[in-house]
Amino acid sequence: MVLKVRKKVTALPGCPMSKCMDLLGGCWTPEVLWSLSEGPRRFSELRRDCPFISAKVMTSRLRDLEQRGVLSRKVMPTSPPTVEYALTELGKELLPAIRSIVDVGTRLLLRDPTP
Amino acid sequence: MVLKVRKKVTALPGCPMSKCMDLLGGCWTPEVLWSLSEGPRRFSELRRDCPFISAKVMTSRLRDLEQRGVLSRKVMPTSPPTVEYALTELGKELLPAIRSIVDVGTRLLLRDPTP
DNA sequence: TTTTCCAGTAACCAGATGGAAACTGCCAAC
DNA sequence: GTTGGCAGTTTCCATCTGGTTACTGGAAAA
Repeated sequence: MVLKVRKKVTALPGCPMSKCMDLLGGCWTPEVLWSLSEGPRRFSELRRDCPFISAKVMTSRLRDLEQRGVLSRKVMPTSPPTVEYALTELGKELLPAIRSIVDVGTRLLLRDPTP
Repeated sequence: MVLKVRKKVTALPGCPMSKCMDLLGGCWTPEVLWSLSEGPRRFSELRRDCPFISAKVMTSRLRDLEQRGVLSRKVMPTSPPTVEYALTELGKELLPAIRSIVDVGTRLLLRDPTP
């Protein structure tokens, strides 16, 4: 499941869908947010949650989302250093949309169990 | 708002999000479905609804969605011929997710009215 | 002492795909 | 007779962007 967003196109002014997709769009973004919906997670945990996302993309997705204020990144002073990602308030606003997508997907799987 | 899907990656077996995004993903797909949510529309109407979508992409998106069973395409025997697109039952199943995205976007616009 | 884990980063490649612009055929209206 | 609308199609181009592989450096476990 790959979802991309082109960076040069910003949200259409005043368009709700655009506003939301500007944060949700981007390859694997929904998966990452879904993983974080249960609570904070570390980088390696996210990687294990979504083994199909390469490290490079995972990193860039997390950086994007951090910059847009959707999630926070906290480096713990441990050794080896661990990093904790968590949804911000803004990020939590996105959850209803994510849940709805998952709900619809679940219903689709019930009606047609092929992959 | 640009949303892409790579065709070579199919839905992850048994993953609800994947199953749903497989249909929702693709550049401008949510916009097209949103336009159709009120009822059937003709090609030129869709083009006017979403002037930022090029004819080429609009066509390919409609063909994709038709092939996936999300919408139906009916050529009316008029001259010049008109073509009517409408959501199928499957397509209507997607609407809750679309609505949810729009809802979240609306809420985001309220909290931060910048484009 | 070698391996593993942590959280990445850098370099390079290939393919997908959206954008722009031009063109189609047919009919109706002006 | 030419303009306009319908519903596209075709071509070419640029670029975006994700995948893969290799590498980092320190600490702890084997």
